[in-house]
Amino acid sequence: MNLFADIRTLVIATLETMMAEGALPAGLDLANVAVEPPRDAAHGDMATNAAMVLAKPAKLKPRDIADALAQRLADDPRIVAAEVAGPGFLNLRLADGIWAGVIAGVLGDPSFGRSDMGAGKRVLVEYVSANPTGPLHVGHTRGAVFGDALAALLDYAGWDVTREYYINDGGAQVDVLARSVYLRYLEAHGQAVAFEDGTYPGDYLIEVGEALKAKVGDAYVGQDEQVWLAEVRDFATEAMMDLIRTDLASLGVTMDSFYSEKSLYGTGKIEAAIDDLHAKGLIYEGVLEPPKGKLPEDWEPREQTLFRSTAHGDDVDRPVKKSDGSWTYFAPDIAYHYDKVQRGYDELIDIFGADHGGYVKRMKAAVSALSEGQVPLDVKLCQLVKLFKNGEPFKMSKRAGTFVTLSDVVEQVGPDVTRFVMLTRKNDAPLDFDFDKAVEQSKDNPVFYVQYANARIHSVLRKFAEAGIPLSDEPVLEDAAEFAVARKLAEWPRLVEIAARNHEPHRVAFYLYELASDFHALWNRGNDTPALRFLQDGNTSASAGKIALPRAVSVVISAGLGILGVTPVEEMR
RNA sequence: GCACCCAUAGCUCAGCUGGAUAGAGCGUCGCCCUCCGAAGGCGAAGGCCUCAGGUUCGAAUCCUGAUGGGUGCGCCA
Repeated sequence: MNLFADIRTLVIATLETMMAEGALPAGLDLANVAVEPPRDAAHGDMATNAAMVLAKPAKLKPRDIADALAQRLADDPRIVAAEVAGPGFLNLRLADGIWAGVIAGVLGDPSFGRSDMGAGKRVLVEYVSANPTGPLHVGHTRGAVFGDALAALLDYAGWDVTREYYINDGGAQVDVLARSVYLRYLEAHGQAVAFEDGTYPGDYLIEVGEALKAKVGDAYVGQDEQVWLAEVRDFATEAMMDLIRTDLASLGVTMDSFYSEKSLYGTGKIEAAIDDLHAKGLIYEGVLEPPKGKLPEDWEPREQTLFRSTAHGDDVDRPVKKSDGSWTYFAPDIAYHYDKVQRGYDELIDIFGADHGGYVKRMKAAVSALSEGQVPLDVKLCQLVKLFKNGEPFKMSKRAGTFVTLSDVVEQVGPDVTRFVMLTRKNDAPLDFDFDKAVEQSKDNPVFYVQYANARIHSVLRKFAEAGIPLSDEPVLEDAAEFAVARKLAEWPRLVEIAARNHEPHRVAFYLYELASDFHALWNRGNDTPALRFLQDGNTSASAGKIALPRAVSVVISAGLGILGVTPVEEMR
């Protein structure tokens, strides 16, 4: 049930009738006809731009179309007024009964708000994908929350979603990890060790070194790197992935699959992907132009194997092999995305940190080439998170081993608050995360404000239960504040589709705040006007009519928080 | 030098595949409340949507250019 879609259907059908009857020229494209909430509630409940969109192709004046359309729409029982306004807007006012119907619809249909716009298309959302070299930090946390919420949103809107984590376990950084663990291993054997540049000094590796000792004893002590490197690398990577899985679980993030970069090496998968590009004439040997401006100090022209990414929208061609003939990091990424395409996904979404922005075009070029333009790739970049506590900014530095981790954040404010706050900005805007404000119980804190609305509703419901008042799905609406809430509820299915289409889960968080705000306003009216309270002392039937609206609010808040991965609370503590 | 992202109220930010008089919170100012339906309420002021062009019936939104900020730019991932 989507009221806006219903009314749009009515408008479209009416326009088609007008075309059939000759009131409008036949064959007009109605795709751009929209039915939206008006910016100003005084304009009515809904507005359509039909007359303005059609004026030019129909070669008629907007107001003439609007007048004719208004007359016909007014025949529909749902519409009590249709007024032409401004340059040709048609403002529609709906019958009061419509809004009661919305409430009844929410209560009667647990899937209210779900959409089939995804039409079951298979989409792969890749997120987090942090190097398996240490615990997740706040930056990863934002990516994890964003990706998880986006995945849930797309699921809610009718896509078949797979959540995947790409393990960068094939590059040089896992060798560094192995050497760092080896140092901790020696340390566990009582040796004094020094962590030089290019190793990870973080404490989290101490127990990994001890675990390694427990496993292999002193077998690697004093041994050459070639003896132990491969084994220690596997051991350490596994330990780090356990750590990362634990971190993700503490946030409530569960992946459907983990995809190993290493599995691409020595299995012919990289070769197969590059061969595919080669067959398309997109691989060649060549020398890249040096970047303009600031030149790398050791720049010298070298012949490399290049991917002609410029044929698919990139700015320069990109190397897939280093000058020594080994693969660049780009090659396994191509192979990984080739694999995604071959697994049959209809759409791909990658979620990166903003520092990977320069990587987007070549990745899109690769997917475009590999799928012959059939599979869209959307790359969402998550901007930096700045942490604050007591007004003091927190710094993070992975190299120094003093970064603020995901578990630091989750332990302090909990997974629900972490997740909600991470979604109170759109992904491409930087986010300030203030520990103190995040847990503050006041209306200035959006997390609290939304949760509190739900808690208030459940508080009343508990009183209903105590008083033995039966619930009814038939609401009685009378006050403007009640209609405002009902209108906001009616927007929910539309909001879901807008958010899903744009891959912007933050819109859900903002919507929930607005819904909570309208609800609190109604609640406050109950302070001055007891007749607007949900629980009407001694009047069971009136109470039953009043409680339907807040129950519907709770349904939508719970659904919305569910998409964000936040647990709706039933009481504040 | 080039690419990408960003620029909206004093501050932090929303703003719908282009729509009407651009919104919210904080802060400021005014009024009310001190009743556990508690963790305040109501209202007001506050804007050249960075700037200049363009497309359009209509632009914060799309295009071009400029300015300011962020990120990145072969042999790190």
